[in-house]
Amino acid sequence: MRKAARTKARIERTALALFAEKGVDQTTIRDIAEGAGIAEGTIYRHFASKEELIAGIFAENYGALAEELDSLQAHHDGIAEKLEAMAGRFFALFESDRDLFRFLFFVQHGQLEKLPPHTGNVVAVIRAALEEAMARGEIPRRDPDLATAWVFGAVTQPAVFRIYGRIATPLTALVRETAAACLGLLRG
Amino acid sequence: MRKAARTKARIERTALALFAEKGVDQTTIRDIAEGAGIAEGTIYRHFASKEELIAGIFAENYGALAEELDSLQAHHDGIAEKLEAMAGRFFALFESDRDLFRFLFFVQHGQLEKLPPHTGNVVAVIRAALEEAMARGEIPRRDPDLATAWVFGAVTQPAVFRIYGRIATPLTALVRETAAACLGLLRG
Amino acid sequence: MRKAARTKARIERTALALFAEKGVDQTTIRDIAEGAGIAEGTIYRHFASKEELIAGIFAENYGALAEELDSLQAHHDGIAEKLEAMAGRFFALFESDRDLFRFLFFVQHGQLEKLPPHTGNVVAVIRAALEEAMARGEIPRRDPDLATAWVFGAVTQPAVFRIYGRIATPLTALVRETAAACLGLLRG
Amino acid sequence: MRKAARTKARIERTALALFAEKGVDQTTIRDIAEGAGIAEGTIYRHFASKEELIAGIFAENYGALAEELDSLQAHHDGIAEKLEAMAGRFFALFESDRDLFRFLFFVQHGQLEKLPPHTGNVVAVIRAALEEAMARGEIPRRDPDLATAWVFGAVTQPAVFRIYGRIATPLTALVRETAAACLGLLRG
DNA sequence: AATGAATGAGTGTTCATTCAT
DNA sequence: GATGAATGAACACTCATTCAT
Repeated sequence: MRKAARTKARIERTALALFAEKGVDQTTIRDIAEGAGIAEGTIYRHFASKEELIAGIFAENYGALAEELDSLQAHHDGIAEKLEAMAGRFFALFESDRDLFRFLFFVQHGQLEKLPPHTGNVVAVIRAALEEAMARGEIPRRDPDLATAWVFGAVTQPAVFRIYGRIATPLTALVRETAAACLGLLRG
Repeated sequence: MRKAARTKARIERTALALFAEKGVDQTTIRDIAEGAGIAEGTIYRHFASKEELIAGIFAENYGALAEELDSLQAHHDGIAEKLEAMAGRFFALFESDRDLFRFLFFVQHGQLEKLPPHTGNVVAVIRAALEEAMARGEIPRRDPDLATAWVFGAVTQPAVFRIYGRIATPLTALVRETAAACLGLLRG
Repeated sequence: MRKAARTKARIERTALALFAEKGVDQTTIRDIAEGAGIAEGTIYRHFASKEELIAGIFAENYGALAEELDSLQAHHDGIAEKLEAMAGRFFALFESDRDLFRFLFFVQHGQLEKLPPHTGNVVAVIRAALEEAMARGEIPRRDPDLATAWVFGAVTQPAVFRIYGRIATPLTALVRETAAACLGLLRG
Repeated sequence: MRKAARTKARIERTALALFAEKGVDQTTIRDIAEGAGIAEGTIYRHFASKEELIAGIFAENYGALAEELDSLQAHHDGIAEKLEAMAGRFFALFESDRDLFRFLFFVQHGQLEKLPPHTGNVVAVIRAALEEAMARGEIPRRDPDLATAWVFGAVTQPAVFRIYGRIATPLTALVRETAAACLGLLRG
């Protein structure tokens, strides 16, 4: 009973690492099986298909992160604090589980489009926080989607640079600076 | 002679469109041949392999864009003007050739890593401009790579949102606003 | 002990139904296990292999039917009565256990060839009856195998038609008519 | 151009032989490719799938045979002549192309059900001839489907016996006798 | 220069079978 | 006696690539 759950977890972990490293298409079921030290057929006892394995990993983690970010921003007052809290969580995830971060935000493989419409959505959480800040007059009014794009881009891109080796500092050390930059951005 | 060049161009165009739409891995040589109205074998008269077709399209366009951006920023004074000029070119490319933009910045498929080290590099151009602005005291000093990441992310992400339909306004109408936001970001 | 026998019977019944419905190759061990409400591994406590399960069901039923038909014809005088008795049993089996009938005569899956040479054989029973009738002068002399083929075909095919829905009348209501037709056929 | 057609024909021939010998499910694409002396992938240049290969062979031959039988019976007067003509064609096909015969009538693999409803149908041709004979008073009136089953069975089963080696005489030598037997059967 | 036919290694997936618990 | 987890060979099918014409 326990054993099955452990095997399933090992499959997910191995798959995540390979997906992050080579992308979904370049990762074969055989790769995953070898990496997890099991037979190919075993994967299909735990996931109905490769597609479902991908979707499963995505759904499990993406929704949870969105909710976490949402509760995080809800527990902070003022857009400055909210941004810092969210960026902090974001960067912490990157440093603690880079594979997952890469999979969720760079590999994805079209999972975002498959998400049920009312599922917690990371981008939607940021957007809501910004809209609220505009309503409260904390930041100037403007198209909330454009503003969200800016912020999301400015927070996401350092992770890309870190993956490519262009940034050597752990992102966790760059949270405050980045959040402040976003604030400057929004005040334009 | 002319005919051969025209065929090659048609292959590149078709490939670009398909790469942008479905990604490189999901696009088969057959897809491209069908789209271009030629036989599969014909593609191999113009490109030695699929990999070379991808690399060819990337190299041809990425370097040119980088040089263009570089000369653009060189012809402008002050980081504000430089940013606006570069963002303008960026967004103009997106709106005039979305397939190419998507391919260069979102599909890529690891071409960036293959780029010969001294090739014109879009990110390097931005970085240089920012570094110079810091040296001149136009913006506060900080890690130029982190600052580049912010700016690059804030300019790139609106394109993603536009692809996903989250932004309906043509990006060309958002150049000034976005450049201003980047300035705010850098002054943070 | 009782329980084991009941499990085994349930496996056989479920297998029979699935074999009749989809054929042997299209029926998986998992299908059978699910249908019988047991685990896949359990089937191998009762049968050494899928092949043996198939062979077991066949052998158990085919031989018994052959013997039954034989004793049936032995207890009747005259080819007319014998034919009617045998056709009656045949059609009764079809209507009372269509799955078994289909399996024995249409699915089979090459079990016939595996039958030990001296086993009771349905076709051999008919053939013997016909040969005896020829010897007695009840019907004209001719190649007994050809005659057997005719009769066997004329009795078997109505079952096929019934399965396909081309015949709606229960075969049990068509025994006399069919036996008479066979007689006409033999006197032809 | 010619070459492709020849390859396709070789695939069909090889497949037919293997289907007749081992059944559709037991015949792999590799088997067919090996038998035809080509690569596996080549089969998919000529048929979209295994299923389509099966359906293609069936449709091409079954409809043609049905039409042939129909025109044959139309050119003969009286049910006796019609039966003999049809049985003659049937048995001739068996002896000249046993693989095709086996595939069409014993392997089939559910192709019959897929046939478009108004396609020429072998059984329907026989049925129509019998119904007409009943209308003309050549044979007693009775359920035409039952009568069709008898006749079809009596003509089909000798082929089975011949395959199994129970009948050694070429069926072409048994046409007249079998047709006469069918007549006796119908007159009951 | 272009084609179309062929290739075969590799892919996701299935399934009869084994075995520790 | 029964289970559920695991296996791995085999399957249908794909696709980048080659090459004679």
